[in-house]
Amino acid sequence: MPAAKRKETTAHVHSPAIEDYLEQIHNLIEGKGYARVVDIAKNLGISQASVTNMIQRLDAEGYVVYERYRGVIMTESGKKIGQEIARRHEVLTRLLSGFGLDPKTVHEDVEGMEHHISRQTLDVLTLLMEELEGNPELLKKLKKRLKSSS
Amino acid sequence: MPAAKRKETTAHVHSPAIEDYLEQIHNLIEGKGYARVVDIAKNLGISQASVTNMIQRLDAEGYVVYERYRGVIMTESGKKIGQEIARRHEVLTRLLSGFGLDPKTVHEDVEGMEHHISRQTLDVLTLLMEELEGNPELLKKLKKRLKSSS
DNA sequence: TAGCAAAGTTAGCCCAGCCTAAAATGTACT
DNA sequence: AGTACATTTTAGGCTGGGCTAACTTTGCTA
Repeated sequence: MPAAKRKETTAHVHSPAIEDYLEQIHNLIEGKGYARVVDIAKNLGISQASVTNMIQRLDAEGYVVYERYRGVIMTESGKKIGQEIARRHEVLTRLLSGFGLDPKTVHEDVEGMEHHISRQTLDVLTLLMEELEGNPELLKKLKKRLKSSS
Repeated sequence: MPAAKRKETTAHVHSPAIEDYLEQIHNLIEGKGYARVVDIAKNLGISQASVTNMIQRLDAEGYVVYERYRGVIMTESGKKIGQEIARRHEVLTRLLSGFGLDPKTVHEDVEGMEHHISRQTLDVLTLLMEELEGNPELLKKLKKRLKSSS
């Protein structure tokens, strides 16, 4: 078995770390029009040096275009991933927040889970989110049950 | 900031890798009464050498008791974690499987997500699972909507 | 009971991703 | 233009968790 359990299907696979960076860069560009190393570092809670390092890899792998001391811009493939992760983030957050969970806990869980969700699972979660947002009766019933079990 | 964003609350935190091992050891012991290195390695898709290595760490950190060339047994703290992860695994699996997702996809997603779920989130997911299992009407409605969106 | 296959272990290695310290570059103000 | 401060980059290092190859131990069976 060359390289433990081949990824036979999807070709390009990227690590959670790469997804985190692309998500963050995407968010910053959406929000302020540009993404600086210092902000990426702050948002991810890591050092600026680490960010510079990874940005060079992201460039080498074609996710961003990077020029020394200037900013980064995202390529199409980078944007695609960044948006995808941001979408998962939003769906998970809305689903869990609907139940009134502590925002910090929601955030931590979402950060962890968002890298491990296939399209199919995302569809299911989206569906649940929509149903609960559109069906206050049901949500209320479940929240009550939730409270009584804690 | 010593060690990037302190874990101020929960003291003992263990890595996803450790959780995987403990879950697997727990499952094997439940199923066949003992856990051999070769089986753990097979189930996790990694080499036996890596397993031996990690088992020594698990012993050092008090999750299992290990004796050279003999098996491992789990300590209370190890059992606790193993059971906890197995529980998360089961809840996630039942929830997603209920929607008829491809079992392989379910398994992959669950393997990834199960390490990032707080107690609160687990409670929510459990609730959803129970509601859907006990409310076939609702499940049916959602599955239909799911199909039409794919 | 001797030998052999299977299981377990050790040694040495590698890579992803993080870190700190120090150097380089950019920017803003006088 | 010069200088101070912020930002970015480089260099060097560390740890977790994996690998292969070579060895040891166990346990079954002839």
